[in-house]
Amino acid sequence: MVRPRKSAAADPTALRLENFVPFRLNRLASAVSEHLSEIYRTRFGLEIPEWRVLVTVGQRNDCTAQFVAASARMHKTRVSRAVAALTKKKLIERAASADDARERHLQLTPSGRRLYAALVPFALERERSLLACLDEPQRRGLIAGLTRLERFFKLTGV
Amino acid sequence: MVRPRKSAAADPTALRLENFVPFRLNRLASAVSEHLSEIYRTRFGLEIPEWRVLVTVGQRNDCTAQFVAASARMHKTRVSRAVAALTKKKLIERAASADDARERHLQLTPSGRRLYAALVPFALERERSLLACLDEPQRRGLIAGLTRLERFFKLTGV
DNA sequence: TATTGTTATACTCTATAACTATA
DNA sequence: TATAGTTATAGAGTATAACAATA
Repeated sequence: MVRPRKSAAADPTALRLENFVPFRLNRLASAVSEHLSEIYRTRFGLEIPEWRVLVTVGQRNDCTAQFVAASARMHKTRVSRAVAALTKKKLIERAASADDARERHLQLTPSGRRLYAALVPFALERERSLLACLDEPQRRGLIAGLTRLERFFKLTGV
Repeated sequence: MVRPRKSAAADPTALRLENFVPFRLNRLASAVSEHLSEIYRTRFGLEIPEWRVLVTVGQRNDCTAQFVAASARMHKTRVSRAVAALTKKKLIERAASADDARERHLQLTPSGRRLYAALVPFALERERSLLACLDEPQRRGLIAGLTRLERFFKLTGV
């Protein structure tokens, strides 16, 4: 069909979508996201918001919905619904808080902990296998680039 | 200051969302996307799908909707609607094709070309200012990493 | 019978707003 | 009066499916 891609960096005043970093970032992020959400769903029965909540709660075991929202950058309604879904699946429990009755302390149930324990190595393995296609300087550059851009957009440090 | 945020590599069996590359990629991509779509909308009156179509058509001036869909990785209905919106704004024209009457040849109108000419330097400037927060090895690493991961996910080459 | 492109419809995702129960 | 969290509702955005015109 149409002869593809390039010889592109040639004209610096031309914009080729396929070389435009914001576009590439977006395209890559959705490919990665699709790839992983497929795994989370079929393998662990979790949607992405549920996955994020499970991981955040599992990481400190005992935190509020508000904390999850801030650290996973999710809207509180999204957190609330994910928590409800996880509760229904008996993976998470909502315990009353002693010092503030409006809050709920989120904790993994035993089966939530089991799922978490199975899920984490799996996710890390996926991450490793993604990054395995990079050599060391590339990997470092990518991570450093991510870090800088995150700072640029003030995404970290919640 | 090269103190990135880790202490996380400490326990390789722990998953911290803020260090998990797929999550970071996603979060960064949506921040960039939000940032740019705000500009496209307020400054040029374009939604992202329209922007992508405009850029793709402008780059070769004369292509079919199918080509746009393949090269910008958009669903054909999304292309169709973006083309309709751009046509309504008189930025694009649909011309009949000589060799296949099902196809339409998409071309920028004079005002579409003017918008394109204003938009491209602007977008490239934004890209440059994003990447300006990286030093040269980081920039190269990031780009190389993107390229490898794109290959991994078979995103290139339309 | 397959393909280009359009439209209608449905679905997913997410946010806004309104609410409750606290503080 | 403000906050934690929930729920109802509405709004994007996008895909599926049905369609018309052509190959």
